[in-house]
Amino acid sequence: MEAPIKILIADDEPDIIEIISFHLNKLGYEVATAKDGSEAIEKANSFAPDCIILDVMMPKRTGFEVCEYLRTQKQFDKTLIVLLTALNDEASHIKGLELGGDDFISKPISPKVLVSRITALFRRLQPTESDKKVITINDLIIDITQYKTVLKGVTHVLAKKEFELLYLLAAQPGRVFLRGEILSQVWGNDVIVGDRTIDVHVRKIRAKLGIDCITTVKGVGYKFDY
Amino acid sequence: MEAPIKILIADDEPDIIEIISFHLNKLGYEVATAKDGSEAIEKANSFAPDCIILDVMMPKRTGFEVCEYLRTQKQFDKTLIVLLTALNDEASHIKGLELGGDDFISKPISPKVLVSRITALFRRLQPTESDKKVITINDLIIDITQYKTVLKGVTHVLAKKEFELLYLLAAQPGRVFLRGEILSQVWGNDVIVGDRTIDVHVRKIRAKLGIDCITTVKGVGYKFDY
DNA sequence: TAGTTAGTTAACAATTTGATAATGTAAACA
DNA sequence: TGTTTACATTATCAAATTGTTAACTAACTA
Repeated sequence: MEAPIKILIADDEPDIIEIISFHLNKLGYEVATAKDGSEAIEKANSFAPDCIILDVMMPKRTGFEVCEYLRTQKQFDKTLIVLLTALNDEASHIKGLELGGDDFISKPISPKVLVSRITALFRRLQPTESDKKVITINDLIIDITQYKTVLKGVTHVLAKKEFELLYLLAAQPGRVFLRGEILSQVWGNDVIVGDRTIDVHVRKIRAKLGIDCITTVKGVGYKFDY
Repeated sequence: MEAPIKILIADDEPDIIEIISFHLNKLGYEVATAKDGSEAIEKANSFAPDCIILDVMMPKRTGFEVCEYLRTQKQFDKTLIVLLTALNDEASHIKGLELGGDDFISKPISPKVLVSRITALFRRLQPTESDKKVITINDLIIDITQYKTVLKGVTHVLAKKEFELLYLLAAQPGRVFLRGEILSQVWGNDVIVGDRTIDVHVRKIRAKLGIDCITTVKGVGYKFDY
């Protein structure tokens, strides 16, 4: 189990803090809070968050000032900074970009928007497997530029569909792909194939690689698990 | 002072265009924009950018269509193409790779991610300039200055197209070249040749050299493998 | 136990490539 | 100018591979 992602929220309105904290906590993030700009900087140093949500309008120091300061500090180089701005405040928007903000959320806060934006930010920051052309998992290498798979140093040649299926699943190990998802991603939406087609390809992959890296989730779909 | 690197951004959302333009401008890139696929192709021709950022979902023509088209044009041979996709759209990812995309960035855009990816792409592009004139792989020498190949000390004379095809593949051993790629690189964009043309040339190369240095990847293309 | 879902296997269909010969084409040459 | 020659392309068919289906079996679930 990895350490939870830490998020610092700085806003002078307790209601906002409470709403945001509640939702982020629910998602499993570790949350700290600050009620003004100065406290935000203190907490940023002591708490070492992965992401800082800053209200633009705060006492002591504005969100902009905090953002600008943090960006001068090496240790906050890779910290995500999200600014909370008033609706349609285009000037703040541009200023925030100049100061190094990563994203903006307009007030009033919609929990749904907030959560999806934060989640997206983190997922995007770790383009681990899904953005690479070569997937490496333990002693298995799946290289789409060469259309080949190497397991324990041995190359296994998969047919096109087999390869695409494996590549899809292995791009997000552990994630379950519904049969429908697999069909639309590998076969496309306008191709209609029978129920057993996916099974057969999965079987061929298992046979060729000689390992059981694809797990069946009955009634749901398949996932890569190795 | 060198000419600034030119980047074309095509997206139907003005906000996205603005954010990306802003950050790339700040880094000193020269930026042009297009609001749909058709305009993207127009601007690509008139602006001659070094890098094109394409939203996958655009009116008139999708990013895929634009990418596919550009890759058939010789003048966009070395143009970087970055596709903007919805989050976790693995199918688009694979499709984009097949169509010749160089990188992917998931929406919503994080300026930091964008900038670092673009920078990385250009950095990666630099050593490509060191185009070697002579390729040497084991006991096979492919010399484009003399249009000849020497295998185990024995010179084999290949015809022009044969040589160009071999040279293309051997320049990146292991990498699979799609038939479409081969056609546009060796034959050019405005030449239309039949389905069997590539095969026949491959066959002649294999026959003349007497070794099986070109591997068929069924349904995909060919790769040099020796 | 009945009903549903996945695995297995083999047969068949579809697709893709290989091989060969024939044709087209353009430069080189007499 | 006509002929030769080498190369590029196409046409055709054979061969191999790959993809899909069907029918049956095994496993799981209610």
